[in-house]
Amino acid sequence: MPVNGKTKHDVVTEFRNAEILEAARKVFARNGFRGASVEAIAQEAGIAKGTLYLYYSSKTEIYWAALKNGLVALCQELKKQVEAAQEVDDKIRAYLTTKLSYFEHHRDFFRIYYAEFGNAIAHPDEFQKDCRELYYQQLCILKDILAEGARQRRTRDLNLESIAFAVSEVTRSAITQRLLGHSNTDMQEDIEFLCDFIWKGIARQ
Amino acid sequence: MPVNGKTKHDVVTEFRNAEILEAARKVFARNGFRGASVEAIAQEAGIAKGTLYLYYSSKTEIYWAALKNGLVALCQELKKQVEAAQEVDDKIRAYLTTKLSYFEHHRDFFRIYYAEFGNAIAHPDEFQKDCRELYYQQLCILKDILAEGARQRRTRDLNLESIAFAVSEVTRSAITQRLLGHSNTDMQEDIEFLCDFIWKGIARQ
Amino acid sequence: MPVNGKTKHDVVTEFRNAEILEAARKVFARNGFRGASVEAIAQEAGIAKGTLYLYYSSKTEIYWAALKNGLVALCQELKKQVEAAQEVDDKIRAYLTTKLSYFEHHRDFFRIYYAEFGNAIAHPDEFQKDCRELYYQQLCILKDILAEGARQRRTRDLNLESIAFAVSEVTRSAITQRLLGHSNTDMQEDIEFLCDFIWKGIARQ
Amino acid sequence: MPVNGKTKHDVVTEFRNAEILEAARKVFARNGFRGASVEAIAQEAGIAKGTLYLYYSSKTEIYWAALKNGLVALCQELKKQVEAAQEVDDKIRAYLTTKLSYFEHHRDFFRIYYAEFGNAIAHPDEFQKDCRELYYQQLCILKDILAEGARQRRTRDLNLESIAFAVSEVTRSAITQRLLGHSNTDMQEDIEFLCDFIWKGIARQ
DNA sequence: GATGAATGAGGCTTCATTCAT
DNA sequence: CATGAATGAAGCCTCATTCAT
Repeated sequence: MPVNGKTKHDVVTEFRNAEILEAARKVFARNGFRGASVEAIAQEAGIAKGTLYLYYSSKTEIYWAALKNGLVALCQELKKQVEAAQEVDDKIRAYLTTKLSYFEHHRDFFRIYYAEFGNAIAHPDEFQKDCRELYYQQLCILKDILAEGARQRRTRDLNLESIAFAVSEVTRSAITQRLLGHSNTDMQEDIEFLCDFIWKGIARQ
Repeated sequence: MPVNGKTKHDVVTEFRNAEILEAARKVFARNGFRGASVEAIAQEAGIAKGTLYLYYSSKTEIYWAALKNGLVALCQELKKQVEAAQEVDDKIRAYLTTKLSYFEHHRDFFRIYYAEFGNAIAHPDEFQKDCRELYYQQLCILKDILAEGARQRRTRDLNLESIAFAVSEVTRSAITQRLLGHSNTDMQEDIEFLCDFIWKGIARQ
Repeated sequence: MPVNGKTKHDVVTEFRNAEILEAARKVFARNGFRGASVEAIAQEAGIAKGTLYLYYSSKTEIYWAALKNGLVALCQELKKQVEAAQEVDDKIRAYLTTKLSYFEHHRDFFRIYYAEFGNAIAHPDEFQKDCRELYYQQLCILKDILAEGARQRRTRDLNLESIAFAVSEVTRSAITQRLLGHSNTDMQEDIEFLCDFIWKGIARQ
Repeated sequence: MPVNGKTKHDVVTEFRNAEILEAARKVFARNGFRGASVEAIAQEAGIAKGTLYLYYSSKTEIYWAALKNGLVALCQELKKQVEAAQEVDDKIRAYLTTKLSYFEHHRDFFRIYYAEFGNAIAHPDEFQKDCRELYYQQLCILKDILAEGARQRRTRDLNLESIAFAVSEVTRSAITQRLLGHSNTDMQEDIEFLCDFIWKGIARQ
């Protein structure tokens, strides 16, 4: 008997799915796509190798699902937090805080996210498309903030695309530095540094 | 009979070596370390698989040689160009210009350089060490410029390490954008944008 | 449900194992360790190459397992038959009969056994140890017989070690001759010849 | 200008040849046929890999030449020493002494000689034939001694073939034991032990 | 559904042989 | 004659995927 539109079976499947993707991210993060073995993912997920193939039809599919799944969650969180902030500078701070915090708690996801969008390897387009879209969605959140800043004449007249990308990457650089352990600073401190650097870079005056 | 300290054999070897590393970068860039096959590298270099092993003793060694070789060239070029500039802001511009230009002409190298220093996967230390060192060398060029700016009281009082890293990454973001084809702008334009963004971010006042 | 302490799975595994070792002995006997290919062993065993690696982790391991497995069986048989005989000369006859008969039925094993303990090539010690031990075990059975003969003052006062080794080798020479087809004589005849030759060589008077 | 039927060229070639075969025996002894690399033989001989192919057309040919060459020398020495002895028992002692001594000084040759005639691997017949013949030649020296003993009614009436083979193998076992270092006894001692053991085994009375 | 034994294609590396110098 | 760089076939091993239980 379905509850909330979900049968018991659906729930089990969904849970199993989440476990698999989490395991997948851990293993892909450790070794990259080629270096990760299906066996390792199965073990990490606590199931048999064959069982994986009941949920996903190939290693590649697992990979993209793990990536997409993490991206969706990130986007949702970003939207929620950014919308909650009022002023443009607060929105930027919210964006930065959310991202740093999310990746701090999902380090494995960061690794594959990072590797993927840096590599721009030619992947089968069907898969890639969804992910690319989600990546842009996330970039657009930033673009929208900047656009609002421009409308309010609080920021200089700059190429939104470039700025959004640059901000996105500076953010990533901070996360990288944190995850590599190069920076032992407090996260709040890092956020303030970034906000300052970015705001100085784009603010009118 | 040696000429210039090099026999004909040395010259051939050196040339062959350069060809191999170039081919390796191309293939590694396309597929990552694990995804690249020695066969593919050999084919790309126009030699037989076995011949590769006369020059390098393993796939891993080829990889690190390709990376190191590119890094050394980049560092040399950066030093030369930065030293040629007089003022701090010109030095920053020289740094940016050199990097963008170098990677524009060595796209394959950019891919592996990027993948390597982002991944933080544990590699055998013997190899890694040389490369890490070269990476820091390159970062230090930037740090030195910023330090000079601080001495001249032209830049704000900031954490040099963080700033250098952030600038390095913003630069990289611009290159990524260019190489992914997201930005069809003129390189000069990109450089000006970056200079402006960075300078605003760090300048006193 | 386990029967006799063995599940069905255990039985299958054991059987598969025996098949592999038998195949391995055949191929190693034909070509020596280096000349034998894993592919050939797999084919001989009627399984795929990869399957071998589910049972043994390397070609080397297969080799030692095949050798050890045969040695263990030989030792057991020798002990059993020698113990069953009463007098010293009967024990020697039992020893000879068992060995000739065993190798007659396991010709492939003879080849690798022979090659191994003749070669004295330095092998990785971990593996070698077990096998060396078994070899000496088998030699000791003979030494014990001779020691008993000496106690009963039926044999001359000779260096047990040397005699045991010599007897062991004469036995081997007979087997070799038989297996090479140089001798088409009846096995019983060979045994009597050996017994006579050996007894004359060691008996008091 | 030819001297002794040999030009200078012949002499050089012959010398080079002997060096190669000596090197080959060393390397084959260390690693067996498959394990020996042509490169290693060349290095051991102090010449380039390609040069080997001016003297022998393949690795296999080198192998058989090295074996044959050693066998010929052994046979010659055996014949000479055995003929010099007068009585049957002295001839046997001469046979044993020569063999132990020869192998003591040509350990590498012993290894491959031993491996070859133990293995009875199916080799291309053209090569094998010569060597087989030489092996029998050496065995026949022993058979002839035994036949003489039988004629003089000093030995029992035994199957010459079997006895010759057994004696040959016991001899080999002693050499093996010496080369493996299992026996630190004086060679003279070993010889006496063998003579005694063999003579007791075959003598009338 | 779940399992994991079996498969075999594919990857890295070695090495006998050739050939241009 | 002598060399050793180049070749590519062949070997060991891994691992994504399938399928009988």
